[in-house]
Amino acid sequence: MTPAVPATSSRALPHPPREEIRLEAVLHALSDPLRLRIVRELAADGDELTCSQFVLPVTKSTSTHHFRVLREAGVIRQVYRGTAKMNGLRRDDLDGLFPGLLDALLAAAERQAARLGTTGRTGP
Amino acid sequence: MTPAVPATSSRALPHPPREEIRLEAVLHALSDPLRLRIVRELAADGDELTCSQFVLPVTKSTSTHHFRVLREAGVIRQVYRGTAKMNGLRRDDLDGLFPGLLDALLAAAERQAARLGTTGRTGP
DNA sequence: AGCGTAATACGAGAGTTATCGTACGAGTCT
DNA sequence: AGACTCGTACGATAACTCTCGTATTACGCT
Repeated sequence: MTPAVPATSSRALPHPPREEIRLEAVLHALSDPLRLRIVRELAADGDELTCSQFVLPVTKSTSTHHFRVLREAGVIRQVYRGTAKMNGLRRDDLDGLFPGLLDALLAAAERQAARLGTTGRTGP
Repeated sequence: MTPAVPATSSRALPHPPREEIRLEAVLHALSDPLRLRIVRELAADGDELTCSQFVLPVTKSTSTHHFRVLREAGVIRQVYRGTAKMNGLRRDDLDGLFPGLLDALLAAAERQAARLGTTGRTGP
């Protein structure tokens, strides 16, 4: 029988608790262009995106790697739902730890993208 | 003859112009604990610190390396004055490119240092 | 000129990262 | 059950980073 709402799978993914999120790790995670792009897209399009909705210029393995880096740094939250894996920004935790930081970073990325004439987004 | 104000030496150090400063490079530069510490100290103590005024738990070579990473990312400005090298935050350029970012980053670092019970400063 | 100090350059080592390819596991649909 | 899709795991490799030690350059002072 098919549940109306596909329950989150029992497969658990390790996330650092809020207290263990380190600023350096967050900055390192966001210092990669691909990962910054993922985070920008996540912030713009909402919190319920599967990995495959991102059109990234790398293979699936590499993609998985980057998502894991973001998760282990405490930047995103990942949850299985059926065969898909939903990705969401950990806005609450990041804002709690570093008020204003995430917005400043997103604004900075937006500004740079506008200045360089490239959206940094995955496409139309 | 000794000039009253020791003129900045002719030795020039390569700095990226403001337009070439990239957010990713800045984040990468600040993702190292030692470099974040340097920047915090620079922000707190003013803009006229020599390299040797920082008491860092690494050798001079390594220190030089970190200062160069910061300079090449566009985070700091370095100028020779006699035998010393003065270091200063590029606040104007960073604020111009990414308004509010530097302050948010410094505030985040301050918060984390307070939370972890370590100042991240070099000590008395 | 000669000495001392501040910082660099260069080379080398260990560790980390980004990327890929292939093989595998979990879940859904017919 | 079988096939298909989404994502992971495991190597492997190349590039980069942090660290150091030693040799060197630039500057100020005696």
